[in-house]
Amino acid sequence: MTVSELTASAQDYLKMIWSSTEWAEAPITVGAMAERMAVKPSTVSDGIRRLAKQGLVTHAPYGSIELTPAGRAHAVEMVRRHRLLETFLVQILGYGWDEVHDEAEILEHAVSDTMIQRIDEKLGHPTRDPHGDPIPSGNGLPHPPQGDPLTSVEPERTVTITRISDADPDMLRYFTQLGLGPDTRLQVLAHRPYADVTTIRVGDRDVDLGPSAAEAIWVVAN
Amino acid sequence: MTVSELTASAQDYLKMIWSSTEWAEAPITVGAMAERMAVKPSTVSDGIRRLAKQGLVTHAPYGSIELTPAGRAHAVEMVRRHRLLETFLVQILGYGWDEVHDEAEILEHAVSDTMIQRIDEKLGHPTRDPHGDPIPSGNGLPHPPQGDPLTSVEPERTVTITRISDADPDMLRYFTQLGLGPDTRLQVLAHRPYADVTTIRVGDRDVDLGPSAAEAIWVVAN
DNA sequence: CATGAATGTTAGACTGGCCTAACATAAGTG
DNA sequence: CACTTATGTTAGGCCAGTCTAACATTCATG
Repeated sequence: MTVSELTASAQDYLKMIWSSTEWAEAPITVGAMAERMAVKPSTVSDGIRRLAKQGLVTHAPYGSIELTPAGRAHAVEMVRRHRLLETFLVQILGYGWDEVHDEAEILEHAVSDTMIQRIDEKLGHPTRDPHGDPIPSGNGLPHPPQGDPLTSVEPERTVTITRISDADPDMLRYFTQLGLGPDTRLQVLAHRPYADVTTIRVGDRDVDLGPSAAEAIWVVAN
Repeated sequence: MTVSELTASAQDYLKMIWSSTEWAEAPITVGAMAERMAVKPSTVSDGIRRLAKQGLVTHAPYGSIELTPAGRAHAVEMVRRHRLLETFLVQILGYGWDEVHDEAEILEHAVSDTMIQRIDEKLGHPTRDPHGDPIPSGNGLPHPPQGDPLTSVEPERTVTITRISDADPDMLRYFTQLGLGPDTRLQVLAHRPYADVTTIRVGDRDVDLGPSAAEAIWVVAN
């Protein structure tokens, strides 16, 4: 079975389950999935049951949700589609990095394997999308995320941004104003715990970031 | 209401009803629609009823099917999407003209108005798709089909191809072999009625075309 | 460790889109 | 012009996906 034969919602569930393990540790819950997909928990519960019946996830009632190897392969393919499409929209159609997420979210269910392949070729087999996220390779090879949230970096360290979550377009526009993007270097000045603020220096400017912003930025030491 | 808010099948029905009037005269029947969409007539009957309820078509039981102005606007927008996408796939992603129909048929339901606009700009506001079909303009201006089927041209006439139906990819590949495409000039040598064959001269080659091929090619005198 | 709060599941209803089978109407022909 | 055949519609069923409301389980805290 190829990923194109799944329903759009099945593709969404699988992608979300997989994505939840890419940057976080804790397994995803029904409630969290429902919130992210803007549906009720009962809907997710139902959907998971259907996926389990197809052998794409394992799930006992009230138990944890895990991808089977088949489910994981489909999930990775969807992530590949999403990130290639985002890259394509930016590089070929001139979209801003803040505009591509929602468009890709729809297109990923509609494009053929052929089209994904041609996009990949046209772009020269890119390895990262406009937000810095790694693009899984076509042959399903393991896929190396790297970096840690900005919130976990010790003060005084200078780091390079590896990825920025694409979930919030407004936040991305704010980051653009600040000159923050993948591969931007910055210095962490301080974490102020009770203010929940992380202060960074980027270029010659000092900026305070709240928790949602600081958690959206992942960095590596350099 | 924008066309994106309709269901995919509603978009398909409207596009098909409109398309049936573009090159033919007779109004489309439920049976013909069912066959072209590969569903049962009862399904089409149902679908038409839903469209009528939304005010997009007028239809009394056993009566003819007509688009309302709103329905027509949506239909034309879908045709525009389809043809822009086909052009895009050929020009930007290197598809062959025989490969684009099915892909566009899916994508047309998924792309946003924004994406269509950017594609249109990227392509320089093209007026014809890879098969020669006119691309309706974004403001819904009337849309001038032109030409007549090759089968209706008098022998000895020299004509120019304006469009070739994109319905059959195999046929398109055959036409490519023959060097036939939009803007190709050819001479009609004869119609042989009981053989149902039209003989044409293209370049320095004489070719016999059966009825399905000859009806797929539309031409103007030059 | 018991109980209440949080979380997850099931039941039942609805929609769109499809089907088959039965029925209704229209069209064409002897 | 009546009757057969072709065409179209309705009825009833199914599936996926959603909802609300009721119920079940787990967890955390007093």
